[in-house]
Amino acid sequence: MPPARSLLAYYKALRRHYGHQHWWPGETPFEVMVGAILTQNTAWINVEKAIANLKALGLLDAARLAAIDAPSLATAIRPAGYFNQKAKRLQGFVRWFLEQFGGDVERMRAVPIPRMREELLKVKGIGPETADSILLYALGHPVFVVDAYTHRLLQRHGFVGEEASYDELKEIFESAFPPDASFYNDFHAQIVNVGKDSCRTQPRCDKCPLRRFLPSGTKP
DNA sequence: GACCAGGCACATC
DNA sequence: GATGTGCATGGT
Repeated sequence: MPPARSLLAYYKALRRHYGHQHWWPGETPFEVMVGAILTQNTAWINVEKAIANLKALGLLDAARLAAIDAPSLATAIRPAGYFNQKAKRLQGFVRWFLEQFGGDVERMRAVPIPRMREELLKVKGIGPETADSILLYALGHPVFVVDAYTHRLLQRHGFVGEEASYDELKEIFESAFPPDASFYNDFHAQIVNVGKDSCRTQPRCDKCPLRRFLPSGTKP
C-alpha cells in the first residue's frame, strides 16, 4: 500500500506538468453519463464523434434516446466502436434512468452514494469503472475512478501486483485522501493523461513527469 | 499491419 | 472463482 504522501507527490508532479484537466468533457450530466458508456474500451476522440452525431440528431435527450430504434442509434454511435452493443447498453441505461428517476439527475444525486453505486451496477452494461465515472463526473460524488492506467501506474511503481482488484485500487486512493470530488476528479484525469502519453513504452523517458519516482528500468 | 483505446457480459471449466 | 472470448472503430 503506497503511503498517501507518495500518491500526493505524484499528483503534484502531474499537475505541474499537465495543468488542471477540467474533466469531464461534457456539457451536461446526462452527456457525461452517455459518454461514460460510449468510452468503454474506446479512445475518447472516437467518442467525441459519436456524441457529435447524437447532438446533431437531437438524441442527447433521455426520452428520445429511449424511443429511437436500436439500429438507428447504432449507426449514430458507430465511430465509438462496439456500436451494436453500446446501442443496447445506452438504451438500457436511459430507460432505467427514466423509470427510476423520471430522467431527473437531481433525483439521482439524492440517492446515497453506496446505494446509487449498487443500483448502477445492476444496469446491464455498467461495470465498476462506468458506475464510478457517473458517480464522480456526472453526479459530483467523491468517488475515485480506477482504470487500466491507474492499475498500470501503481503496478509499475511497485505498489500493487498485477492481480490487484478494482476495489482494492479504489480503496487505496479513497483511504489515502479525504473525500473530495474535485480532487478525485483531477487526479484521475491526470493519471489518464500520463498513461496516454507517448513515453509509456520507454523506460524512464525524459518527458515523463513521474520519472524521478520510478524504480530504474521501469516504464511510467 | 499489429497494437491500443478512459470495459463489460457471458460462456466455460 | 478464475480464465477466455466477443464486441468494432479509428489513430499510431
